[in-house]
Amino acid sequence: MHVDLDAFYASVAQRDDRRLRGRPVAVGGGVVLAASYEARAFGVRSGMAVRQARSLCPTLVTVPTNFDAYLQASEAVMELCRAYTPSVEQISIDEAFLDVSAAWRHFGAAAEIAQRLRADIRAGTLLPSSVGAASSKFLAKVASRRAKPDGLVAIPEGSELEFLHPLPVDHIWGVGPVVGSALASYGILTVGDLASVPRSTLEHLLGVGAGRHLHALAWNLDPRGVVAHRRARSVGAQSALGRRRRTKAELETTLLRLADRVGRRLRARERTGTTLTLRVRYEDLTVRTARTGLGEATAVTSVLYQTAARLLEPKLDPARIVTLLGISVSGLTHTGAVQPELPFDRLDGSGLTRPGSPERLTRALLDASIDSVRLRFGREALRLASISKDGQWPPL
DNA sequence: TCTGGGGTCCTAGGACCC
DNA sequence: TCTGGGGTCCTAGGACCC
Repeated sequence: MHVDLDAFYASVAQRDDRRLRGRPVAVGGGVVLAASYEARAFGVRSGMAVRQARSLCPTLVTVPTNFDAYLQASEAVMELCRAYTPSVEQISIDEAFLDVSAAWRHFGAAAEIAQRLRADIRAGTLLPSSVGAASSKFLAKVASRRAKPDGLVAIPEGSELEFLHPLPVDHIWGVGPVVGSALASYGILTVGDLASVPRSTLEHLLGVGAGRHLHALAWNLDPRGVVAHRRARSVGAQSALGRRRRTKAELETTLLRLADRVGRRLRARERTGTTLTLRVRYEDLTVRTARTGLGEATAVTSVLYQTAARLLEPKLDPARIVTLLGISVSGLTHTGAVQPELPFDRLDGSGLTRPGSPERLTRALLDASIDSVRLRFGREALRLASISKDGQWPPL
């Protein structure tokens, strides 16, 4: 089964504020992250600029994100799923695959389980969900999309292709604008069209990997099983910068903030990474990436920052305005022994950060064997500093 | 229509090794 | 000195998903 929450962020907003119910709602600032079905009726879609969404739907209500609420709802839903099977593979904040092939003895056929689960989710979180049930992951995902909103589609065994082949090709996971229009240019519009093209031809048109993959899916050949505990393969953070020209120092400040976020998340998961990727987007939306090894697997903020800063220099085209900066760490390994690092904000409340006592702060840090700290002045300016053995601060 | 932040997977070329 | 055939790893870019 594929379980998918409907218009997730928008549904949470409507749940938590009854004045929003029945009204067109968009969650997000500059960009629509989620649109309620009332808003979708006006053509509002996620990914759309809020300004454009407003022009389509003048009565649109926009609300800011509330990630804590989403996370809480998500965890509650996943827990409800696990009541039916331990084999729950969460693939995003609002979706999961469930292998219920062993659960029917207790709970009945997939369609019955799906209906019960939807009712559980509604009762437990007050959120609408849709469920697709089928003989493969791929088809279950297609079915849940068909079930939206607030519905259930179960594909009986044996009738898979009957369901699948009339659908437009872009219903296949992995067929986006580029591949979709490439296929359209060959007259391949439906999944059935795709299925009728010989595999070798498809491999020729799209490349061996993609051709083989799509051909298999068109025939509902998807042997992937549900993997309950999938490990993340990378951890990243990025920040949009708007259209203003930034100085190099401003960009480096942003990099440090990103490195801090990524490092902290890595350490929280007790993981380290071996490769760092820097991503720079320019005004014309072209993206440049630079990648480099980190030497040894690390989760240390200062190492991530310095590596990213080194990559930034040659990637920087002074003639163009940078509109986004991002870093991500891959090659993740799970190590119990992640080098500890004390996030500065954890010092809040410890008395160490009281103004006017730099000596005491230094002493306390050295006593705690902390020899390197980050300092934040106001909101943005972050600096890395190492304290020398004799307790001297470098000039800041 | 030009917009966020988080991801996954694939491909191609080059360096390098035996 | 030039050239085969096999492979791995690294980096850059891109499509796609929510």
